[in-house]
Amino acid sequence: MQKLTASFYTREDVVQIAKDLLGKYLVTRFDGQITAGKIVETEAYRGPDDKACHAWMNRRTNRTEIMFAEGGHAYVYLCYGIHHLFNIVSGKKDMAHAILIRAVEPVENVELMLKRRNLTKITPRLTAGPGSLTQALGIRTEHTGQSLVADDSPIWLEDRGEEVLEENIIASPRVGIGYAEECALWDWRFRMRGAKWASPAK
DNA sequence: CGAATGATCGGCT
DNA sequence: GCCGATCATTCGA
Repeated sequence: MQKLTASFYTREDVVQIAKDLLGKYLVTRFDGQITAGKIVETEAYRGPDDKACHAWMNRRTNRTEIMFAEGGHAYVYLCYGIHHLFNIVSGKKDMAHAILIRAVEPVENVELMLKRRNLTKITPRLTAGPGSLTQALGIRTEHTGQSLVADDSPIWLEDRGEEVLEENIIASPRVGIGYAEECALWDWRFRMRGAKWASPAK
């Protein structure tokens, strides 16, 4: 078990990082309670030339400011008023790249995840979908800007030695970003082949 | 200051 | 499968 360090996040190729994140573990510790899930679906957003990215054309506001930080920070965005979407800021300082975590597989402390989601049975709804997994893991907008690499950080990622082969990665177009025109066609959404916990394929 | 806009989910049919 | 909820952030007046 190895916590991912800054050098993992600060690489230039955000698409490659998005692929590398598959099979890694997302872990949170709030109030001494640990919950963890295996990442099975990600989506890449590349700041300068991606219309779907909030920081497209280096549009810099208070909200997107965190995306310009060095890789290894959390960017939590509230969507549709209800859903907390967890992104990992990547790239070097002033490179507004980010990766959206779309789905995880529940691994540790499933009981607490169920409680947080107000569910009694384990269903794919527990952690499939970007808004669901953040609720299950207890991530909220107030965690935006959190470091994922600091020693005392409540949110971090682990490599547990599971290698994901290129042939087991499925690339597909991103969804929900029709306004981004031609950029919506880029195959920057990645999921693990056969992952039951990924949100359903379109 | 007010209106428009989403990187979605879950319940109901 | 479809439809409605719901609110921070942004931008224009």
